[in-house]
Formats: sequence, C-alpha cells, structure tokens
Amino acid sequence: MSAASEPRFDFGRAEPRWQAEWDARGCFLAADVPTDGKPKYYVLEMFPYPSGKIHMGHVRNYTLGDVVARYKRARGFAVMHPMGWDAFGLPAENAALERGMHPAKWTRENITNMRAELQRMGLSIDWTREVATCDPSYYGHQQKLFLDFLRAGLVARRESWVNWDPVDGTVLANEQVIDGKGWRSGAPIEKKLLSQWVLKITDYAPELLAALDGLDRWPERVRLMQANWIGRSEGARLRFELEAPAEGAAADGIAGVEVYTTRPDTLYGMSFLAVAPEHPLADLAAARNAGAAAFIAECRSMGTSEAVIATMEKRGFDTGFRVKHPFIPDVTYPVWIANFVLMEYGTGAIFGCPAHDQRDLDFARKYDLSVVPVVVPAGEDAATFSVGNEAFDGTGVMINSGFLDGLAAPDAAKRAVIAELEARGVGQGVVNWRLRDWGVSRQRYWGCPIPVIYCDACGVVPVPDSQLPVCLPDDVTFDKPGNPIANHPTWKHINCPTCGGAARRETDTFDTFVDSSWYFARFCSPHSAAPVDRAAVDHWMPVDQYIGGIEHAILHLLYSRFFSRAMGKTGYMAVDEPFAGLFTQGMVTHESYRLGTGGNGTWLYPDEIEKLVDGTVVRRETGEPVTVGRVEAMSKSKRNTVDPGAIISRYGADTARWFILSDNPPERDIEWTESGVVGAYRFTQRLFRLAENAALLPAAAMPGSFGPAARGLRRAAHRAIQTVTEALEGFAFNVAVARMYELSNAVSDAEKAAVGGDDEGLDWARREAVEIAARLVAPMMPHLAEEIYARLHPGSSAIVAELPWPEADASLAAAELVTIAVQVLGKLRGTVAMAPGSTEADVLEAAAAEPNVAKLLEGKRIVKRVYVPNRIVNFVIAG
RNA sequence: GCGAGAGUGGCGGAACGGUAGACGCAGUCGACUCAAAAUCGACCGGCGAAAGUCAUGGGGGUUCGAAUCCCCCCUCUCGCACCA
Repeated sequence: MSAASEPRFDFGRAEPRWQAEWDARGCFLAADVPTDGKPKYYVLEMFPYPSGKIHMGHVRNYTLGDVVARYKRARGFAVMHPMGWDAFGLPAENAALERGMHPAKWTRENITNMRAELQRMGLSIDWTREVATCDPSYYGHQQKLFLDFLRAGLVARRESWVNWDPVDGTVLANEQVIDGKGWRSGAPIEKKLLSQWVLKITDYAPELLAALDGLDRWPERVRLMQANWIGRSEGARLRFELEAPAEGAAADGIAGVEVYTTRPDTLYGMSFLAVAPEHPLADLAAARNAGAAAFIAECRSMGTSEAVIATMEKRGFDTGFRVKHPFIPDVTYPVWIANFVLMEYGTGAIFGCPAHDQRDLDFARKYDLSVVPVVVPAGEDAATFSVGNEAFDGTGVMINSGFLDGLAAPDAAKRAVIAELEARGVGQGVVNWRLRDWGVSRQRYWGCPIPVIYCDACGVVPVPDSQLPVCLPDDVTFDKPGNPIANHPTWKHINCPTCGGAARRETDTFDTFVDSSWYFARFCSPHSAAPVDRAAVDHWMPVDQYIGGIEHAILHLLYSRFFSRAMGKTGYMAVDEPFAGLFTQGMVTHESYRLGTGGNGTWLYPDEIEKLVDGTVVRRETGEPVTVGRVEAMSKSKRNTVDPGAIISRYGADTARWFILSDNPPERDIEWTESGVVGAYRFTQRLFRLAENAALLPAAAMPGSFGPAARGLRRAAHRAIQTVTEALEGFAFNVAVARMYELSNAVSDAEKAAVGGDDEGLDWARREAVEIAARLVAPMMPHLAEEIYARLHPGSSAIVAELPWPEADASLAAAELVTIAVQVLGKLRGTVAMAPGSTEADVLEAAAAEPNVAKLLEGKRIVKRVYVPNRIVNFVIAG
C-alpha cells in the first residue's frame, strides 16, 4: 500500500463538520426546566477570565469537564454544560493603561477570540447559556442580590486596611506590591484605612464548617484547607489591667487591654503583652512617644498580606506601659507593639508565652525577655526542663503555675484557668473564628458598581430596584491617578431617591469574587428577568460536578458556599451547597528557556528554541546558546507557554484533548511536551486506520461461534468497556487512555491474525471491537469517534453523540485462566495458572507443586498458609 | 512563617495492603524503502553468566506480605483574604 492511499484521519475537515452536525442537531442544549423526565446532571468548569487567548490550563480544564459531560449524556442523563466569562478584573484596566484600549473593548474582543478557540475544541457546551459578568444583564442582577442581602442584614460597612500607592493614588492588590513597593510607581506603599462594604460571611462560619462533613464528593484536602481557613478555636478572652491608666489625648484613657488566646493554660508563662500596630493602645503610645510613632509608621509600610507579615523579621517596640498579671499580685509585664500581631484576628492583642509559642520565643530571644516553661512533656524532669530556641507546644503537665500545677496541659489546665478567670470576672472561655468578614469594595473601574447612594441628609440609601442596573460609565479616562469612576465629571452626582436632594453614588465596585459566587446559579436560567428563575435553580442546582484549579480551593469555593446560603435566606434558592462534587485539576507546566548560559537572560518562547542532536539547546534564529530552566507553571512572564490554537491547527482538537488526558492523573501537574503530543497524534491515526480497515470488512449477521482469536478480541473489547467505564467514573482519565491503547493493541493483533488465518467470526469481532472502541473513546476524542462510527455504518443517520454508553457482556469479559502469585515467606517464588472458580485446596496444592516453590518447601514446616482468592498464596515456613 | 498536598525506570505514570513498573513517550536493534517519513517486529530499572539480588525521595516501625498504614526527616508545589 503506498503512502498516498494510506487511510488518514483528516481532522482539519472532520472536526468542523462534526461540530456543525452536533450544533445542527442541538445535541448539547438543555432546557431551563426540562420535562423529559431524565435525571439531571450539571457539569461545570470554572469559567475563564477572558485574557485574550485560551491557554493549556483551559484546554485541560474544559477537556476534563467535556469528558464528564459527554460520558454522563451517554449514560442517559440530561446534562447541562454551560460556559461564560469572568469578565471583570484588573488585567483589563492594565490593558487600558498600557495600550490605551478601553477595558470593555479589550474584554469583548478577547471573549470573541476565546469563544472561537473553545469552539474549535469540540466541547459539548450549551452556548445559548453564555453569560459575561461585565454585561449589565448579568451584573444588574448581582446588584439586586446585594440590595436584598443588605435588607436581610447580611451586609455591613466597616473600616479595613488596604495597600495604598501614594504616587498612583490607588489601592494595590497584594500581588501588585513587590518588596514593599508599588509595581508600577515603585513608590513605597502604605497601609491605609478605608471604609468598605463587607458581606457578613462570619455569621455563617459555624455552618460553613459543619457542612464540610457532608461534602463527600469533595477532595479531602480541600475540605481540610477550608476548615483550617474558617479556623474555629476554643480559647479565652481575658483582660489585663494596666499598672497605671494610659492617658489619652481626650478623656478616653485606656485602663486595660483585652487579649484572645488559645492557650490560657500558659498564662503563668507570660513574659510580655503585645498589641498590633493598629491597636488603640499603640495609638496612645505613639501620641506620647516619638519612637513608638516611628515604629508604627514603619509597620505601616509593610503591606497587608498575611504571608508578608508572617515571614518578615519579628520586631517590636516597648511602649513603657505595664500590665498586671490577673492571678499574681504585684507582678507586671511590659506592653510591646509587635509587627506580627494582627489587628484582624482575636482582639489585636496577645500575651506572649515564649516557652510554648515559637513566634513569642523568637520575639523574646530578640529582645531578651524571660522564657519560663509552664508545661513539661511527659517523662521530662520539671526541675531540669528548659526551652532553647524551639518552643514546646505539645501536651504535658503544668509546672510553675500556681493552682494549675500538676494538671494535664493543655485541656484540663485550660478548663481550670477559664473557670478561674470567669470566677474572678476578668475573662471567659470563648470560641473564636479565624474567618473574617468579606470586604467586597474595590476602588477600581472595571467591576460591578455597588448600588448605593450617599446623601448628606438621609445617609446611606440603597439604589431603588427600579433604577437597576447601575451601569458603569463608558467615557472614562485612565490618565489621572485614582479610580476613573470617582474621577468621572458627572457620573457620581445624583439626586437622593429618598429626599430628592443632591447626593452621590458609591464609586467603588465589587470584588470580582462576587461575580463568580453565583454565576453557576445564573446559568440555570441565563435569560431570566430576575437574578434566577426559581424553578430552574430548583431543578438544576446543585452543580453535580465542578472542575477547576486547586488554587481556588479556599476563597472562590468558600465565597460561593456563603453566597448560596445568602441566596437561600433571600428566597432565591433552596440549595445550601452549590457544588455537590468537586474535582481539582493540576497545573500545566513546561520547561522554561533563557538566553545565554548564565540563566538570567531574556526568556524565550518554546518555538524560538531548537534542541540539537547533541542535547544542547540554542535559539533557532541565531544559534545563541540557551539555558533550559526548571519545569514550572506556564506563565506569560516566563514565556514557557504553548498556544493551544497552534496545537489544534497542527494536530487537531482530538489530539490536544487526548494528550492532555493521557499523560498523567488530572489532579497532578502535567508537563506539556512536544513528543507527547506527537505520540497522541500518532494514536489518532492508528486508531482510525485500524477502524477503517475493519469498516471495509462486510457487515454480516453475528456468527454462531467464534475461533480463539475472535474470542480473545471480544474478551479484550468487553473488558475494555468495563475498565474504561471504571476509569472514567473514578476520574482516572489517564488510565482510561491506557485501556484504550490496550484495546487498540488487541485490534491490531487481530488484524495480523486475520492475515492468512481462518479464525471463525474474526471479521465480525473486529467490527464489533472497533465500534466499541469508537464509542468508548467518544468522550475523549469525539470527532474521531464520529468519523469511525460513520465508516462502520455508511448511510445511517445515527451519531455517537446521541448513542447510549456500550454495555459489557460480563461472560465474554471474564478471563479463562487467572495467574496466582505464589510466595514463600512473602517473596515471590513462582506463579500458577488456575481456572477462576478453583477451590482453595486445589490452588494450594498447585502452588505447593510449583517446582521452584516445592524446592523451597522441601524439608520445612509450613507454619501458615495465606490464601487470597484469584490473587496470591503465601507459605510461611519455619525450620 | 502558618495551612494543605506531592515524590515510583531516561521521562509521564499503573498497581482493593497481595506478581512493582500496566499503558504511553524516548531510546537501541531489525524488517520494509533508492532514501527518508510512516508502518511492522524484538529489546528496554540496577547488579549478576545464571540462580538470584537490590530497587517506589531518606531513615525507622506495623504486617505472612508495604509504593500503599504509622512516626521522623528532605525536596518540590498550592493557598494565605485587593490576581483570577
């Protein structure tokens, strides 16, 4: 057969043709409120930010979801699989600043491009449900939800600290703060207190924690991370009286400091008290002490991110104030301002017990404060136990602690000390939560306007529902510092809806996490005049399978869980948990390349380099040497990206889908390699060729009996139905791919056996196996599957996308013999082949007779015989 | 720093506590070819002539049996509240 007549899967023609066919038949449309009686299945992947082009992470995410959607459809579910755009956010404003392009135009162009790219992937998406969060027809409903939350008491106004760039006159995201400086201006950033709208997620902290137990189709680690984030702790609040009241500027002197601790049992090990730089007592210290003021000012320039605060050097300033110990008369401790104490957690003040807390110990060693152990580990001598540079935070027995001595720490001692605090009226046991209320105000243009009005006479006035949506002004400029909406000459000026007097609009917009906290509900009825249609959400919610990156394990998922409850409270929805099943995928990584040999040259794109036969890597155009860097997440800054569009053009969507599924488990990071893609491409061609050869065989009635090769092939095919199904159910897509390779190898073997051979029924079995292969591979490579099926059934109007999932014949799939491993003392010494139903006695006899095993057993006493049916025999011998 | 994961041949990985390395990629040799590509066949963890033996990041433990369960350590990844 010459190369020219070699059958080839022409993806360039086949893929658009099948996409058009699915579209024409409406294969993937769902109804808002279906009446077909089928069980529903809602598959959702995290919607993308429209950055301009899809990246490999998207290909992976949406391929995973599409496999699930297509598989569930074949299993008889009515599947809803929508797509939309998380279209508000900072990058659009950056584009405006850098290229003078309006965020709306930039975003809409990006959406158009990315939609086309996603459509080329052959995803089984109901595009009639598409929404973009930057569209007033979406965000107007969000404003309505917010106003209903406000009326329901779920919203508050509160001050909080933000990163402030004094040069750009703007608030910075944590990621825009680099080494304490603004990324654009380079100016040292400051902490600034701003009045913000918050959603009261902490009202739901206990419930959000408790309900995690019911999320049995979520990864355990995500539930753990959320539980830790919510951070329930049991401790005590206690008040320390100042030795002498601190004089305030006015009459509001401070007489004491309230502290929250999870370890009240270590109270006798105290050596200092520390307050956050933002604490009122710190303010008082600053008022009378220039050193304190300078230290606080320094702390102000260190950013608001917890990670930054926790990793920097622990530093403090002694205010000169002293507090009294609640139980020990006449003993006082210094009050420090410390840069590692968080104003947002607990009361913004701690007592320091260096012996039993690492941060306190580091601080005490730096400033030479005393370190008194009050808990000794079991087995340690109280007289000699001391703490070096490692705090002891384990369980033990109380010492040096007055009435607590001898009690078990921490639990019994905690109970005793709390009882004493309560008896003396200086403190009480409390449950504390790490979770903070959700600040949703952003001083940015490209977001959903917060629909409130400020009136000097009436105060804060919600925008009346009839005036929604509050649309963003289009005619904004980005040439001045600050928020473009606030700078707009007229937009914010409005008459108060209550009194009619002059008033101004809120110029802050919502955090984009608000947009993504309810889009899954909107997808159920994307054209509804209300935020959601109750019948539609009642039918479709919760999402049965949600798929996205692990990087969203906490914030997005927790906010969405809160939002569903808030929408429940305001009557929009009855489902508390929006995502019944969650799958978190790994990242897509690639080698990175830098010009030169020092590893610090310009980053190069993968298609700018060439790997020579001797293993060295050079720049293709110039031959300059290139350093191959580590494999890491694809990112624009490192230029280690691969453009999915180019891959699809060159190898086809099925190849891209197949590779991204094949190489490793979906929850793990995947390294994109060119050779892997070529391998995937070869498989599409191989499967097509095998299938087409079989399709050329005459279609005939099923024979009455089959020869050995035909029986073997049928066994392989029916086993593949079982194993591929099992793998898909378990999200083990890489295993499903491996099973498909095994089936194609079996078809290939049969093709060879057919040459010259005369095996009864082999032609029929080949056609059967190839049809099974097409239907099993369809969720993963849908275009190829259709193409094969069409060759097998010329003239038929049936398509794989509308066919049910194949059923395995278990009797055909069963093995004729099983191999049982035989061990002696746990080491493999041989195998025996047995019929599947063999008795234990028969298997043990055959195992003992295996020559190698018999040799080892000779003259020995068998102490124990371990027998695991169909798997293993282990002889434990003595003597 | 705190919280959460991951680590198996040259590479990606497979493996209800039960034959470690399925399947793929790369590679080596061979067939076909004028040649190349494609395709097909054989080999493919280390040591050893073989019998064997050592091997799942490192060190301990539980078990008849551990990649899998427990403890300690190392390395890498994710999150840390205004990136999405």
